[in-house]
Amino acid sequence: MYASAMTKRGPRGPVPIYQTIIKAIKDDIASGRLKPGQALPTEAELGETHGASRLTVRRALAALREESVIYTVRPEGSYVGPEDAPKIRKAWPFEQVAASIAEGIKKGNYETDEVLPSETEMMEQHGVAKKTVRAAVALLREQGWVYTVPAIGTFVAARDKWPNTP
Amino acid sequence: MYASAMTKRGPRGPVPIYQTIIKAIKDDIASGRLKPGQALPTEAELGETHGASRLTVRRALAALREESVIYTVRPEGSYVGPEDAPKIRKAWPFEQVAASIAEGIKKGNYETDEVLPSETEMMEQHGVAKKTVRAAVALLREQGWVYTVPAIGTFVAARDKWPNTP
DNA sequence: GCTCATTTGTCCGTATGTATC
DNA sequence: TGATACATACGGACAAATGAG
Repeated sequence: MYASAMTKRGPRGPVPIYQTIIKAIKDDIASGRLKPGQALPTEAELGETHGASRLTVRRALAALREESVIYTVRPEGSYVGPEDAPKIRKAWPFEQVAASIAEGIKKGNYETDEVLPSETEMMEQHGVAKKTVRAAVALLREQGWVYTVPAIGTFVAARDKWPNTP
Repeated sequence: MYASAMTKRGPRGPVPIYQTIIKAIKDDIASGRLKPGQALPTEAELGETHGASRLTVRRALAALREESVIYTVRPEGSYVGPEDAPKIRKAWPFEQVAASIAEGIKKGNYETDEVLPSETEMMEQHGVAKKTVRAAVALLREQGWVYTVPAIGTFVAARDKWPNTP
């Protein structure tokens, strides 16, 4: 037994910690616990689970990036590659609101070219700020669910404009 | 024969690497490639250019610090001494934006008490984030280039308030 | 428009273990 | 044995980007 066993700084074993982290993540991908497009835990979380500092985690992630196993979007986090896989992550509030509205459109709660509820109504309905509602509507417009006539309002788009949702 | 024969560790020649680095930096200063107040390359960069580890670079820098040839500001980097020399270093983005705006004021692009462009315009003009623009304006305010009327806007200060720029 | 929170990016300072000469 | 050198690892500080309120 050595004193160094108490407050060691260097490698804690025969295998460097950052290589252990690399292997752990690769294993998670191989076993399917992490799927392409899925978000990795944050660097801080990975550090906690492996008992390592953020620098050590970053070293592991840098190596995985180098190998194109993962990719990183600032400030969202890192995802399992390849980049074109649909992202699996905790949605932002504005994305949840958008999804909820899109769901309503798909279910037929609105007719084509029907005007959407007012911002105030949507704020109350979803319990979010006006800014969030606007971000959600902007996303729906991008995706083709709705169209906006300036100074008039936002309307449900025709069915053939909707995105394919498999 | 040992595998270690490939990746030798010890001194690579008659002169220790850290002394080579010390000499290289002193030569750069003597020849004028490095001027007082100027920022040295980062420790990692020096390590790459000299083919040495960061620790070896740090040993060289520590010796130079001991001799007061350089001084170090954490986390900015090391500068050629003495400390009271004006810093010549890679400016942060917000400092570059501030310098650019101050240049415009000095050149006479704005009249005294004229309002500055909006944050949005400045963001586009300099290709930076809103926060960066704000930091730049805050710096200009500190230096006396501009003054801000809350809820109204930021204006160019009178000439006698400007800092002396030698 | 302003402020806060979260997350990644990039530095410096320091300590330990190990290998070579 | 001691000087030199490298890899590993922890911690702290600050910048940048973006969503949310």
